[in-house]
Amino acid sequence: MTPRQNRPTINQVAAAAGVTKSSVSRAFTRPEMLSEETVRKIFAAAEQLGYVPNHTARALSTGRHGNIALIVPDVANPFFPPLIRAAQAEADRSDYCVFLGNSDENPQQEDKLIGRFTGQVEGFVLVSSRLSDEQIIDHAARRPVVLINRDVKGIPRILIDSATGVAEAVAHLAGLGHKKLVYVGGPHGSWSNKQRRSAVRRSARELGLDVTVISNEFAAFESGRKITASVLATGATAAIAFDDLTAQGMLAELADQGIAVPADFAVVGCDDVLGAATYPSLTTVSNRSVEAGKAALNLLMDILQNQAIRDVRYVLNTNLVIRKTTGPARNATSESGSPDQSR
Amino acid sequence: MTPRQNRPTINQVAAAAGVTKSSVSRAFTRPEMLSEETVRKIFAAAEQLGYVPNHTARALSTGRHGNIALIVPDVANPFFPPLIRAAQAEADRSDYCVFLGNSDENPQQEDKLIGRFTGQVEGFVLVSSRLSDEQIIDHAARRPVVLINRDVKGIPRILIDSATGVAEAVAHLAGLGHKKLVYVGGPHGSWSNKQRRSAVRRSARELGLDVTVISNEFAAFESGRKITASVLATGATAAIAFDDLTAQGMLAELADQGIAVPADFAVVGCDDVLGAATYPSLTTVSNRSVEAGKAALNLLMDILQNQAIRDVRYVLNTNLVIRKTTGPARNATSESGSPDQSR
DNA sequence: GCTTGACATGCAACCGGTTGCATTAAATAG
DNA sequence: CTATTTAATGCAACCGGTTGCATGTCAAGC
Repeated sequence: MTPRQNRPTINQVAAAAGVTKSSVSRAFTRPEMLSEETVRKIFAAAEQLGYVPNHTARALSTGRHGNIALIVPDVANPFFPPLIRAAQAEADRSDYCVFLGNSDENPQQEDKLIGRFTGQVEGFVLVSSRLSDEQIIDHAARRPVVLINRDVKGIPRILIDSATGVAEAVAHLAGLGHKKLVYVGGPHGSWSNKQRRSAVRRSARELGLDVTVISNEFAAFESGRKITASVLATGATAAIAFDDLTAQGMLAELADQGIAVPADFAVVGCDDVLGAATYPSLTTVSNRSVEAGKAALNLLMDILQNQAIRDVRYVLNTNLVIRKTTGPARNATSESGSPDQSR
Repeated sequence: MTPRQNRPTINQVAAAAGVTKSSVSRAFTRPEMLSEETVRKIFAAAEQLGYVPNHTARALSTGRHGNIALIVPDVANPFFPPLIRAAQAEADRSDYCVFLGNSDENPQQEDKLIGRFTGQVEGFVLVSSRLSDEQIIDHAARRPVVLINRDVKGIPRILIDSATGVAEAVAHLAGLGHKKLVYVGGPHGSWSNKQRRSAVRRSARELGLDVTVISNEFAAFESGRKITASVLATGATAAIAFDDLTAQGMLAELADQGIAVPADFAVVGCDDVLGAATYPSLTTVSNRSVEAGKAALNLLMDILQNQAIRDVRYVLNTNLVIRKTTGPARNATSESGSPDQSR
């Protein structure tokens, strides 16, 4: 019934090498304690038997599992995979294994996952956590936790500040002669959406641009298509979308309607999840999810080493990535130019 | 130095409940062995102390960890996240935790990951494994392994048969009057690539079409762009690409060169990872990665239960999803039509 | 009323390592 | 040449559970 492997144990190696298991253990963990001769003997025996230390047993006696957990709201959202990949790679460098959890944007699910993982991991990285501050603080009291895109005081966190990039986008559009623009929003509860929306408003005010905000609960290609009519109805010449998927939907709809981008209308995305893979390639705000994932893991490793859990708040600024969906405003030869025919 | 939690142990619960640890253990694993009274006492004590069984200790004595590992070539490739998500969800239903491994398309890395995971997992799901058959068989001898998109005799496997969809694609193009087409390949080691390539060849032969195969090691947007020149150079009027990303890159390049799709050139992708999110929306072969992920996990759970490792080979058929990048061949009014000018 | 079970619980070994302390042998000091 | 240190290894307890077998209890069977 027991699905145990009959892998050789430390005792068998000890017997084969003519030493006790303490020595075998030491040969693998602190070889400098043993004579070179003995270490050699033990390694030879281990090699010959195909011995590999039992991770579980080791974890039991040391309390160190060499695992961490990474929890994201939705693996399938293109924003996360590069982050996951980076975190993975970084964990790998320290010989850590990573558990992946998918919360489905659901706080209860997230809590349940954390419960399942606790006890086999040394620490957590929670990405865009949907838990309450209290829950996060609570978990952080048991195990080291690092947050990404969640700003809870006292918990080490990495924040991607899209406001800087969005501000650049507005300035970029202003420089191209656009006078009136639209911000196409994203999910209601989203911290990023709030951050972006207010960044657009602030910058527009400073630069004397006119902004219309259009709500659009679902950030996705199809909803981007559908919202396009309302966007055009505002008479704006440019739009900044909550994310790249929305922007991409808009591009498709504009193309269908024979509106040339960027000649007739400019579009800016956010998060750069599509790379240059739209046509025309999308001007967007950089995402720094790769750095965020990497930084979160380094921070966690650091905390696991130094015990001293510091209140780190690490902000990654973003910037505008100018590609081909933005250009001079229609009927606006920058400063001078011909009279505006559209009014 | 030991980062151990001072969580209550089974002994403390035992003391508090006035029983031995055996009984506490049984209360949690086989409560029907104990009197209701005792179970109640133990649960009360456990509750009061906040006791949670130690996963590691349990795993050590039972050899059952409640973990499985999922290894993919590249998390960031849009083909995988939905599969990962589905597998996750399925594992979750059985209270299993999943380790995620990213092999970076590298057999050595994959091997290393498997090594790291073995010993803490009960089984593996290897997706599009880049290991040799021998290596896979070797690992499968130690731990249950389920493969996705890899056909190794004797190892339980889930295969997404893109051949059916690709055959439909060729027929579709033939029906539209295309006479000469190109297959733009994918990674060398990829089983899917071989499968698709031979499906294209076979169908084309049956339908009397002319096919050129162009190799293209890296399946990605940029490489799709770059390969386009060679594709056009063949004089073909349609191309089937190894995957959607490649196809998308080709679309962008074609657009840049002023070649209209589908009027001047038809493009078919594979895997349907982009949905309708290209412009024009891409005709492609459906992917069944979600079902594959789910099926693989169910199969693995099954194997873990029934021990009897069966030689399962589960094939998921695909079909063509016709969108807007395919249309009548240039200069080919179906059957009749004007003489072919290009020769 | 004594035997026979069935049921509930305890005992102790075991899973496979790690580690503080004791022991022994060899090296250095006096 | 003996006393003291130092280096290498062994001993045994421990990590926190699980589980086969022994023990004890109480009720039913004869």
